[in-house]
Amino acid sequence: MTNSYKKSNTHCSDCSTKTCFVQQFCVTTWVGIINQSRNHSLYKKGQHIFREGDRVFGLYFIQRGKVKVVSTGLNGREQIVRLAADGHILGHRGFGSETYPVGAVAMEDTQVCFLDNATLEDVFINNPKFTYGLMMFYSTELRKTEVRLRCLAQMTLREKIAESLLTLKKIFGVNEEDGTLNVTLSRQEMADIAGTTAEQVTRELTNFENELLITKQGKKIVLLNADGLFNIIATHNVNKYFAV
Amino acid sequence: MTNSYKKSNTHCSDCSTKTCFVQQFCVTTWVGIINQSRNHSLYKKGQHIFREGDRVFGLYFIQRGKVKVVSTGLNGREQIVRLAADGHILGHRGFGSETYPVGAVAMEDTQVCFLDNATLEDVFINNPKFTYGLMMFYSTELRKTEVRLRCLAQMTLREKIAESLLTLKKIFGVNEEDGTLNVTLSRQEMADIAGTTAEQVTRELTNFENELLITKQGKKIVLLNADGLFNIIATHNVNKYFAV
DNA sequence: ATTGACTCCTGCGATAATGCAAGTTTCTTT
DNA sequence: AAAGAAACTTGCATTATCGCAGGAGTCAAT
Repeated sequence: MTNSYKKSNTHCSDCSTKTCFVQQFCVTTWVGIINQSRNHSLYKKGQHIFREGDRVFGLYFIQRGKVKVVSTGLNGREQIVRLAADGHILGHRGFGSETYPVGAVAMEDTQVCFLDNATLEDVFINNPKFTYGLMMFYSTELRKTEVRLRCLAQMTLREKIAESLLTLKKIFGVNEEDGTLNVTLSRQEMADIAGTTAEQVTRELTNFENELLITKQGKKIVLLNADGLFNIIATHNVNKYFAV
Repeated sequence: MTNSYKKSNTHCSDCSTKTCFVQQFCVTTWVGIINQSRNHSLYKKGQHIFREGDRVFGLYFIQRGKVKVVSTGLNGREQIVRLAADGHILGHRGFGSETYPVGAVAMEDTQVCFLDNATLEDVFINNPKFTYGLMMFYSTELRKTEVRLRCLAQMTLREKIAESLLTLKKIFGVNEEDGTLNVTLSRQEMADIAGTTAEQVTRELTNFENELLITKQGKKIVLLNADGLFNIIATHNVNKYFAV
């Protein structure tokens, strides 16, 4: 937990993460101010960025990396409620309240920027577009979460796992050359997304492989036929969610 | 769909719904402006306020009533993704996008106020606290939806139905005198909340009745022992969600 | 009061999903 | 390269949930 916070070499205005809210929604002078105030930090794979129950001191911005947002339930069983990549925001859930209701864990080495509450207050006041952008972000996340809620409630196991694979493709993308998913996760993590058990994930991935929908290359997964996977869930009215 | 929009007799500043965002977050002069711009309208029980796929023209504020927000899936099966009462906001999901990804249906006769996009733009610019308040609203909704997501993914049938009953109590409250839930819904609607079938709801409510946790008075449900219901789901770390 | 429509209740067989356990592969460390 | 640990796979028995179908109760209109 003794994480070495430090200034990044890069100035916010030179940051390569163009989807960062700071660059997108803040006026020029404020990009400079924020650059001064922010803390930059690196989290190793598997490391917690924050835990459920931690006090909320501000907002995290993912500069580069992959993060899972988890909610822990019965007997420590985890549910992944969101996946986040470059430019996404973390920690907003607890924002304004006292403690985080969810935890965030780096799925690979991840660089994040942190803005404390005091700075944020100033940013909100002086950059209305930032507040507006954040509101839109929440609205979109809410919409997506509601669709996922229905998926988990109504889909069969097979459908949930197909849906998870497509979600992973959408968020992290696939390698242009060989079609492998740009993310590596354990069977248990896939189960934590789909809301099932690791054994079931194995079974269904084997089925998908036999149906030539995917290939398993060790831990890497290749989506051979994304349209075929989508057909599995097409009757569930998830089109809007995936059509972007 | 030919709903008779009309001005309400009440001025916004005299409105009894004190939790309305307009009264809470807008400066005095703007309460007047909004009062001029808004449309007021009544929806009968069962009537759609908007449907999935409708164009988004603005935001709805519930003045008085009860509304279910539904997402329709396989074979028209519905999932209730949110329940809303007095002072709550509707239609925000699609806000900024083109069409509503969910529908909203009045569960009883419901009065709503409507603000169109053009007016909202002005409100956002001139009432930063309104934008901020809306952002917080989304943030809170998102948090709640995430917890519900985990509940639907991890809980047993019995637990989901106990959770649904407690959610209903929290949102709509209970009659002080006899403890009946301040809302009447069909078995199917309860199933649409819990993510199961009407038969299972019946079975489990019968179990709860035998265990003296509830009583069924026709369509009305009396929560005899809310603590007992909570015990059923206590191991799922939902405390924060219900402790308000 | 009688009818009809609707919702609710309940038993039962079919199906889906789970958990365990043993075997296999893969990865890591030395 | 070998050993050990961890993750993955697979079969099987158990359990949970579903869906149908028939009966019972409720409500409203005549």
